[in-house]
Amino acid sequence: MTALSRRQQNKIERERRILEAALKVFSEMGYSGANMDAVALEANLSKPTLYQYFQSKEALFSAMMLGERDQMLAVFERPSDRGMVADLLEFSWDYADTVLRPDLLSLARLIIGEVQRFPEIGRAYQEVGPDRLLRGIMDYLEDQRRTGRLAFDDAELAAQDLWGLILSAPRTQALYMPDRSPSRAEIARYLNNGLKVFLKAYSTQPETDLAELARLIGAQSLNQVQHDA
Amino acid sequence: MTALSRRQQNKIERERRILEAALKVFSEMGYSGANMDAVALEANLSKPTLYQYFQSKEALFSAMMLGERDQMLAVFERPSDRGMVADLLEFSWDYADTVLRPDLLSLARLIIGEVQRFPEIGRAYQEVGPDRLLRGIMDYLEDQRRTGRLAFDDAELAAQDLWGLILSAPRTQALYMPDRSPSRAEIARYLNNGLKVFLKAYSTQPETDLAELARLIGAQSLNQVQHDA
DNA sequence: GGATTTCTTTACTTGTCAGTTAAGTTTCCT
DNA sequence: AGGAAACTTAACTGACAAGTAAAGAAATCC
Repeated sequence: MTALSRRQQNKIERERRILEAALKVFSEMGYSGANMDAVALEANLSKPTLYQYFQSKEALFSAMMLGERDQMLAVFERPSDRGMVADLLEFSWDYADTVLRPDLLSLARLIIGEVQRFPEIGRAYQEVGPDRLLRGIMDYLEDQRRTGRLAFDDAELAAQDLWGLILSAPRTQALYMPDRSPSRAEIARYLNNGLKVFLKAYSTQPETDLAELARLIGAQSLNQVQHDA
Repeated sequence: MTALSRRQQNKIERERRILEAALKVFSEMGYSGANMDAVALEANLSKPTLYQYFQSKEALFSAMMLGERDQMLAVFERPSDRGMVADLLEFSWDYADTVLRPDLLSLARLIIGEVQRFPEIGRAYQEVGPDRLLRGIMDYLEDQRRTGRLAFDDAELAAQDLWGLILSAPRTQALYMPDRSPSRAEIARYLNNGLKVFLKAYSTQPETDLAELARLIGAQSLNQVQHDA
């Protein structure tokens, strides 16, 4: 049932390759620093062909950015239900693994670096990245409040706190120092501590939840050791 | 006692103007996007003169960045002693006012955007910005622990938490959206909440300190109203 | 298998920008 | 005042990059 001719398939595949190449080149060099020959080379095609797909450098840049943005919409669907603490821990790791991925960090650097020239792009990403994520966290935290496991007035602030506690430090560091990307152990350190503080401040049963967290962390690092062995 | 001739003064003044112009132009356009004619124009001098002061675009860029870095060393000396909660509140506002200044945000965007091309610069700023600040916070928190007002195992993590709680959200937002720079009221919202959570998690007398915080915030917003009237 | 679309190669135009040169002008020192 | 240092103007070189043109080669469709 592929209603697509070979020609159309090729077109789609080529466009995908161009956008992929554009992401790589623009991420590495910035918008002004990048050149279209490099994109064409990276995409394994000629410059005239490239210009048949995208009318200009700016058009390519915008298309690439919006495409990447739409891919982000796919990530971050709400997780399982193995208890709040386990959920939070799992979620934190998912988020860390995403947000610290080298390609997404490069993209973030590109956006931040070009945001004065392309302000719409900054907003577009704020909406689908941070804002959407925050919504997800807020919804989850609200649920936990309704069942009496958390206590807070302002769900948005609580969600911001969670994010700030677990990932602001390693992410900021990674943004400024692409070479020193934090190890699993470092991430675990920030993450475990962040959750601890979050539970201390927001849980209705801090002792129980902290004990649970400690148990889960212990089990995890045990797993880690087994894997390493 | 000005041992400086007119000529030397002019030279210094001109260099200052060039560096200032460079900061503005590079911040707005990025390294590749900026051009030396624009810098010369902004500094009110001719391009050949510009090249007499700096041998190349890259040399100018580096000199400017290092100069800005050294200026940052001046900020952030340890504050008064009107009680821990008051200190933390004062410190938080100082830090917010600095870190959210438009020119420093532009600089941060520039660094992040160019860090793949100039990795040394990212490290240089990490050292004098975040790292030095963190040290300052750590030292202060350690003092408070010694006098029994705070409790924690790891001072570095505690300091990271404080920073993550009070400023990660508004700063991230400001980085991505230069036009939507947060209002005093928004900053206050993040900041007051962040301190609340920090004290809940780390204070040895949470109730007392939270009451003190509420009192100080109340006094502050009263002042605000008086100022507005 | 032949016509058609699409891609490639190569070379070109045009504009921009880093960096320079040279001749003339201003500023400063003594 | 007079000479040296520094600055300006204006034009230039060379490189690089955005975007285009034309002619041929390859894939694709019928």
